[in-house]
Amino acid sequence: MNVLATIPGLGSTGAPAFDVTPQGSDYETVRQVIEMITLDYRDQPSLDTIAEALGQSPSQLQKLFTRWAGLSPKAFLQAVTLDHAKRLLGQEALPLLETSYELGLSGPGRLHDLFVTHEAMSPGEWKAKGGGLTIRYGFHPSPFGTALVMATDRGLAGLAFADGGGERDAYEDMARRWPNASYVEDAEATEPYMRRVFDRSEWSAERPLQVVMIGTDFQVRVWRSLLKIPFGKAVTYSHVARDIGQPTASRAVGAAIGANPISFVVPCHRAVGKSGALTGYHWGLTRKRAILGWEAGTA
DNA sequence: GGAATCATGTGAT
DNA sequence: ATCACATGATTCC
Repeated sequence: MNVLATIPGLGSTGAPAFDVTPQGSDYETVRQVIEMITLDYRDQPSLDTIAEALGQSPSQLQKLFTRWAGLSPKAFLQAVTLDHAKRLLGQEALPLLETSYELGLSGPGRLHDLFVTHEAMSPGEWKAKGGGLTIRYGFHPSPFGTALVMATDRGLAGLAFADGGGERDAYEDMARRWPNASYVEDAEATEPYMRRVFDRSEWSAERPLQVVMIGTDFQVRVWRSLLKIPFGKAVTYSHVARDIGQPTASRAVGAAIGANPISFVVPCHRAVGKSGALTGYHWGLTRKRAILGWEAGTA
């Protein structure tokens, strides 16, 4: 598996091969703040304490965080708390799931927030493990750290995250899923996806995002169900299990959600445990909190 | 409130 | 076959 040696832009020189926008570089700070206020929330670290630990002035940090999240650090913490997650689950989420289900999902799906037309691989194509597929990829700054975007000519196929220096790991993680595909670095081809995915003003029903889901039948069913969860809301793993008609498969659903290759677009971060606890996230629980909190502040 | 324990469906080896 | 899980419910402290 020495394919990695041939990949430009993944060198270990440390210099990122992309422009870092102000928004992109903010995330590293935000991530540390979130980590501190949630890791031991018992201690209830004050803004001053956090600012000191990060070597920044409290007011500057406050401003940066609020600009990023739309929420003060304190309000953010509240939004990512157990109680709030439970409230998200409570009333609206389930009915919405059911009504969406009635709309049917054959053909171009009219879905919530980010409008997506999705296409699943045939079983044959899945067995080929990406064989015959050309996947273009590129790294781009995003509000949640460096994003790795992968696309075929049929649409967006993968979206992964990497924190400082983790680009190579993110690439390996993704490439392992479709080992027989051929990979071409082409940030120019992936950049348009990037712009549309993270800019809500670009989300429109007339111009849905083209997405191709490469997975088993079961996984695709689970991922489709996730697409129906509205922005800023959350459901439990057992909700999803019920939605796909296998009410006892909540654990299997968890596994399938964990395998979702198109994070953020397929909102796997909106699935939480029945208790309201954020049970897990492939790209780190802190990022799940960040995305959920960001949605709470942006909704 | 936990900690321990069980039933459980999928996917990888 | 067997195992690891981003689960959930139950049953003990």
